[in-house]
Amino acid sequence: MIFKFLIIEDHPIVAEGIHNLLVDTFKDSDCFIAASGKKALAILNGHTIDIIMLDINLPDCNGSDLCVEIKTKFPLIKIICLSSYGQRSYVEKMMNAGASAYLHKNAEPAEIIEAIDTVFKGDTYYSSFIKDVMNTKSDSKNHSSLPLLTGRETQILILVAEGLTNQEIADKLFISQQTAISHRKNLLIKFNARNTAELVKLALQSGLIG
Amino acid sequence: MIFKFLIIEDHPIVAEGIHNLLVDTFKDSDCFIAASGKKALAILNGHTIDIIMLDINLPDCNGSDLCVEIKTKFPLIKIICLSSYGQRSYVEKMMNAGASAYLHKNAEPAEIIEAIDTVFKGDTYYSSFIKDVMNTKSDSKNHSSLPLLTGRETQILILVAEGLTNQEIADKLFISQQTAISHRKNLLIKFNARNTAELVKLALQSGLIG
DNA sequence: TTAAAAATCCCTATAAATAGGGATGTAATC
DNA sequence: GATTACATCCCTATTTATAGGGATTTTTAA
Repeated sequence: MIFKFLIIEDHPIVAEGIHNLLVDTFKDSDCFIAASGKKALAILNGHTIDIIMLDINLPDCNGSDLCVEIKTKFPLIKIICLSSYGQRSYVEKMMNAGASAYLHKNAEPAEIIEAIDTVFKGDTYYSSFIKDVMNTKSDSKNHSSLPLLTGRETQILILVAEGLTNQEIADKLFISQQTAISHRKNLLIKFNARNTAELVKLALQSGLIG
Repeated sequence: MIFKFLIIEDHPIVAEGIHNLLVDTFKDSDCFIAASGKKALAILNGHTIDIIMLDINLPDCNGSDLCVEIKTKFPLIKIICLSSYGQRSYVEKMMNAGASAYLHKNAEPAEIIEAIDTVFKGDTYYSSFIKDVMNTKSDSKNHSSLPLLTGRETQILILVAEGLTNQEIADKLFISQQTAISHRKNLLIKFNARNTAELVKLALQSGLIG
């Protein structure tokens, strides 16, 4: 099989590892490497790419946004996500953004090849590690099912994580302290958190805030 | 130059990338790969190794402890650390543990080769990214200089992030509530955080807790 | 062995968060 | 026109965290 690959990955060593694996396995394939989202888009505009290996943690952009952008402009390209993070929320976010596979970075080479074959056929693929994560029954404490926040709640959550008190949040948003307290109560309920500490942890771990 | 390398790295792709770089650059060198600290020690007991490329985030053990153990048993081996984390505290911990170089995982291949040449001569080496971090004046908010926590503090920080109150932490660790409060005060000071929310955020963002 | 560092404990107060209620206006959706 | 979601606001009371001190013992390292 001959493909045109694009590896979007800012770690040269990792890019090199994937590159070698791809050219060793799929002889005569082309394999481009981009260290940033910007460079990736430049390459995509100049070359016809079949499959993208996308590191979702890039320095210059957000993985899911880049994924959406690529799939909008080049809907035929298959995108395989590579990530150090295996949280369900990340996986869901990327798959919703149009990715065809999600691999954990500790995946074996054989899994990567299998993923490529699978997405080429039009199917989706998850590495075994990720499948384990996805199959874990959601209980309130494992961050697998994320609460849906309103705009205001997200706003307040960010300020809470920055260490602002209810009064400070109120002043900043020109609302009363009572309102800030109410939103915070709702956040605790939605996340099923015992207190602010757990709330911030869950919010960060789930990727709902940076 | 011919070396005997040992790559201690649990991500096959990364290990593969380093492996290729090493055997391409140092022809006829031997290059072993161990995916865990345990396997690494097994290889070290059976082979004479010159240089170790050590990923400090291993599944089965702590990077600095492994480093100390290796340097104790095999003092002649040069250890080059590879890490995704560039925080000053990590770097200092590893260098104190006997490492000869500290490279960030986004280091260019040329830097890795330079590091090998340098440690072979008996000198220490830091990748440019790390040098920037080390030269950055520590200001409390930029995470480049992370507080160095004691074991007990880390333990308490984890429990705080899980939403436990001082009393609950005290009960869990069989200490008085006052002690838990004291540790927490010190955590706030070390992180320069205004309150628990910011503390948890900074701790998670810096990777000091998961 | 001696000095630091870490872990332990205590005090007084104040500030802030949490728990449990409930209420109102507005905008969008059906 | 009714319903629903959202954002806003208020009350009382309790629990927890924080700020400012300080002190003792055990461990570790020089």
